[in-house]
Amino acid sequence: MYLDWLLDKNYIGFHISADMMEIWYFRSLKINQKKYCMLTDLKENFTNIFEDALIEEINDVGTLKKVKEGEKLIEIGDYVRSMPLLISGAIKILREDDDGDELLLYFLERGDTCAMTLTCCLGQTKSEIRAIAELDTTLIMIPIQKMEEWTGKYKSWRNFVFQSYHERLTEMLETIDSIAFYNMDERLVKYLQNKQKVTNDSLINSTHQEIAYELHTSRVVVSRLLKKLESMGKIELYRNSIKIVSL
Amino acid sequence: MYLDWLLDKNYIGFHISADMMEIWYFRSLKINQKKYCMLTDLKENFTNIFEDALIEEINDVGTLKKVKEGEKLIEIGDYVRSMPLLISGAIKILREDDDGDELLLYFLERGDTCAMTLTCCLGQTKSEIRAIAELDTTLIMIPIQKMEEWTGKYKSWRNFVFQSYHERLTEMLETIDSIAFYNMDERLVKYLQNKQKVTNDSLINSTHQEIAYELHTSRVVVSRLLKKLESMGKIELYRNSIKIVSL
DNA sequence: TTTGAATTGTAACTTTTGTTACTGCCAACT
DNA sequence: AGTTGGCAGTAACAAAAGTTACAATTCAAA
Repeated sequence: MYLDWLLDKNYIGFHISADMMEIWYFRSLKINQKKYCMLTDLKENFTNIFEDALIEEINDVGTLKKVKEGEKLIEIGDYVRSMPLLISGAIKILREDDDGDELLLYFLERGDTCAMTLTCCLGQTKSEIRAIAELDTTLIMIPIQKMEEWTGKYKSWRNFVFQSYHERLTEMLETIDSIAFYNMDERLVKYLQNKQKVTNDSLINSTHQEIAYELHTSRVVVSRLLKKLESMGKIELYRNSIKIVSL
Repeated sequence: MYLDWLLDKNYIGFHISADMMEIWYFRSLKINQKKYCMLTDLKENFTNIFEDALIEEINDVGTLKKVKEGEKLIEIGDYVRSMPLLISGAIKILREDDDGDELLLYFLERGDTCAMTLTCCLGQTKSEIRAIAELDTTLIMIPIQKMEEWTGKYKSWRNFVFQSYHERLTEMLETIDSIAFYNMDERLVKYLQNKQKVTNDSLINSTHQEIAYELHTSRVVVSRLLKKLESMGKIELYRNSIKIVSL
């Protein structure tokens, strides 16, 4: 900024000091790096999904956001003003009951977007869910005005949005299946498998209490069932972590 | 058709018999009546939702469909080729488990459409759910090709589709809340309240077995809990029906 | 080193839900 | 009238899940 202003005003011309050159160099590098990053990220994750013109637009108006594992992205009751495109990492979506206890609904992964956010943006309603980073996560945030615009303009955007809705509805159905049709032992196994898949790690770093929260049950129940799985040789139990052997 | 052909070929001119006049009269009446029906239905239910041009288009390409209570509209695994707009009545959406037992997900009512159908149409995937008419129901069926077209063309259509998705996601969340956070007695009360609202009748014509199916539990459990509700003076039990007193 | 908090294991018990079995009742049909 | 099948009531029991309580272990902070 300051450098632009200096150049603009011709306060500096070719009489640039070594220091200045270095600043300048680093600045342009940073800009190029940023542009470069976002575009490649976009192309890597969304080519074949978005047409090039749309990728350009996203690159122009989208802002990069990095969140650390455990960081909260959306709280229940929040008004959401921008829509996330997931570049890397994972986000868990949670529902809360009257007592403040939670239930894990599903994970969002690379290439996904939050369908609940979509509807919240459009309908101007409060969020019904909580979103927390499951891993260190990189997102591109898109202002909601663009959403409206692109929905009319780009067929690929419409397809993406509809596809997202479909995937989310499907995942909600799977969640309902789990809760309604399966016992806690089976739900726990599904949970562990899911966690392994999302983190891409057969060592799960969670306490029994944390698992109990996400499955909306009690710690004692989880400990009990995990012990049973261990005695069957399917997992190994450690303090603060669980090693999946074969599920 | 035949009359048109006759007129077209000039086989008949002004020399129309009284019989013919009557046929003609009734025919035009029927056409007008049909046009009248669909358009008013559309205007009654979807004005303020769809712009006039869209309502005209729906009127042109949509076909009226009437289904009787209990009739199956969609079976799990079906490919769905057209999208329903609900004019009157109600449709229940069910999920099935591995044993073939069911779970009621939610009801569709006047002005609703089936979000699952939307995604099935677009994604060319099989239906994940079963749809059965809860009441005698009137629908307008829209061919899926139009869906694509209208999504690009009409903003009101897009909003409607997004709105539908939002409502369905919200209802799925409520279903999840019920199953995950509440006991069977509370779920039963919610079920009865819901049924009363949808049918607009405080007399519910269901057997305990039917209720058990939709709540994915056993008949004995339902009988037990209903008896408890009766002893609390909240309902009255009859053969094949339940009278809601105050829930 | 001590303290204390967090984590896990386990027993004992309660509540909720599911299952089996048997009964009586009603309505339709022969 | 007698038979039959579907529906509802209830008891007795089993299984699943939730609760309470307490002990043992680990780990980091004081």
